[in-house]
Amino acid sequence: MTVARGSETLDRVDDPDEEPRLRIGEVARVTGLTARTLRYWEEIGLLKPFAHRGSGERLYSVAERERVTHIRELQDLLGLTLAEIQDVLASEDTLERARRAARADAPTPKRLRLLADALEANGRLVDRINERLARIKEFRDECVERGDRMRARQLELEADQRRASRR
Amino acid sequence: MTVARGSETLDRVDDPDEEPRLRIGEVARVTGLTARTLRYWEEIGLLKPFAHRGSGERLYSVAERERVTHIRELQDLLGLTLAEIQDVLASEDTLERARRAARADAPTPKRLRLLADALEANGRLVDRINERLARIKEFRDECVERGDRMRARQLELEADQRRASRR
DNA sequence: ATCCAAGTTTCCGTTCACGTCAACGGTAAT
DNA sequence: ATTACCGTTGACGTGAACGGAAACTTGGAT
Repeated sequence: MTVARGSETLDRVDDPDEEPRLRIGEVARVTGLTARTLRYWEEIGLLKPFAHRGSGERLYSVAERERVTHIRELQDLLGLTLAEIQDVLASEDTLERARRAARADAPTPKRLRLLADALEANGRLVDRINERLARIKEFRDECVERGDRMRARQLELEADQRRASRR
Repeated sequence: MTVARGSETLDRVDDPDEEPRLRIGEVARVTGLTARTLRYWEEIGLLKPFAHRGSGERLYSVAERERVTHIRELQDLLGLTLAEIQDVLASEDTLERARRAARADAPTPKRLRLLADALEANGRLVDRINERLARIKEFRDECVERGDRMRARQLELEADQRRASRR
C-alpha cells in the first residue's frame, strides 16, 4: 500500500487525517533521548516507527512519542530492562488492538475480550508499581528512623555540652 | 597489628567481643549475591571486608553484611549506579566515624559535628527517596486512571450487548 | 595425615544499553 | 543548483556490573 501525499511517498498510511508526522530528531528532542536510542529500540523490536519513507527515513506519530515516554518511565521508575518492558508493552498493546477493533466495527464480544485482556495487563502493572512503592516506603521509613535516632543523640550531646559549660 | 586468636591469625582486630566473622560464601548466601560480586565491590572500593586473614581470606562482620543489603536497596529501589552509591555511602560513613569517635571519647563538639554531617547526608537521601516516590505515585495514578477509563468503556459495551440481546 | 569443599588471584569473556565514527543519501529553503 | 542540514546503515567502541575458568592455597573435619 503506497500512497502519494504531496511529493512524498509513504509506505503505510492508515489514517488520512491531520496527524503530525515527526522525524526522528524531533522525537529525540522532545523526549530527551538520542536518535541512536530510538533506532536501537527499533532494532530490538521495542518501538516501531509509524512509517518508513522510501528513503528509509523514519516517521513517528503522536502515539509513538507517547510510547517513548511510557518506556522511559518503565525503565527509570520501575527499573525494568528493555526485555521486560517488551513483555509489559506486548500485554498493553492489546489495548491498541481493541481500539483498532473498535474502528473496524468488530463484534462487541471480541471487543470486550480485548478490553478485559488490556485491563488485566494494566492491573498487573499497577500491582507491580504498588509493590515497588511499598518497598521504597519501607526503605524510606528505615532511613527516617535512623535520622530520628541521630537527632535524639544530637540533643543528648548538646545537653551534655550545656551541663559541662555551666561549671 | 597482628593478633593470634585460637590458631587463626587476623590482620586487624578492633573489637575483642563475640562478633561472628562471616566468610565470603556465607555473606553471599544470606544476601543472595555471588562471591564474585562481593569481590568486585571490594575491587571498586565499595565494600571493604572487616579483615583479611594471612591467607587472603576475607572475613566480614555483621556491619558489612548490613551494608551489603543497604547497597542492594540503593541499587534496586533507587536505581543508583555503584558510583553514586559510593557517594551516598561516603556521606553516610560519617555516622560510622561518629560512632568510633564516641568510643574513643572524642570531644563532644567534634562528635556533634560528625553527627550533623551524618544527619545532612541522611536528609539528602530521604529527599531523594521522597522525590522518587512522588514520581512513581504519579506514574501509578496515570496507569490507574487508564484502567478506570477502560472499565468505563467496558460497562458501556456490556450495556450495548444487553440492549442488543433484548430485541 | 589426609582430603575436599571452599577460599584465593588473575585474566579474559559477556550482556545490556547505548555512544561514536565513517561514508553516504535525501530534504528544505534559498 | 547549491548549501545546510537532517537522516540512513553499518561497524566498532564503551562503561557498568558482573560471569567463568584456571591454577593454586587453606581450614576444618575425619
